[in-house]
Amino acid sequence: MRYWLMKSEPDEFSIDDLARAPRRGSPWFGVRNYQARNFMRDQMQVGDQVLFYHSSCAEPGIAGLAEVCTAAYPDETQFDPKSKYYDAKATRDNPRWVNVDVRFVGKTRLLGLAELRQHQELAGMRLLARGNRLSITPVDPREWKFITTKLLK
DNA sequence: GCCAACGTTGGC
DNA sequence: GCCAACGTTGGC
Repeated sequence: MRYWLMKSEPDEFSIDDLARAPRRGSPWFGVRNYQARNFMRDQMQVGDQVLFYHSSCAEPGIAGLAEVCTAAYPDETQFDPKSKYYDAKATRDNPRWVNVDVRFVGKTRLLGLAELRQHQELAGMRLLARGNRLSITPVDPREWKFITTKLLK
């Protein structure tokens, strides 16, 4: 089992939106970066645990916990000309983008970026690396444990 | 709105 | 395959 951090703009899809979504989960659609796609396609498994991160907002930070509940499958929005995630080069026979489904586990207090940066234990987090923009990043099990048991308890 | 950092595109 | 130009991300 692996651990991940997944970014979402709360104006688009927040932890509260996930909490209101069906228990079977919601598709994490719209990823259009190959590295992030490959994480979903090649490494994510049902049961993987997720830190749900709010980005591009007034208070960026970890806002809740979620769980991967499907394997990766083609992202429907790539086929929809009306979607902002439409990709003209993707076809049903040869899809380019995938998503997994993610299910709500719980809300947490807002654990902000500045606070995350204060902890030596988290200095290696991909999220905190200079210039990082990846919307999906792996989380080390020790980092997961530190965050969930020490910072969020 | 600014801008650093990074990813993608496309001409050559 | 190089690399300049352009686009996007995302914190501030």
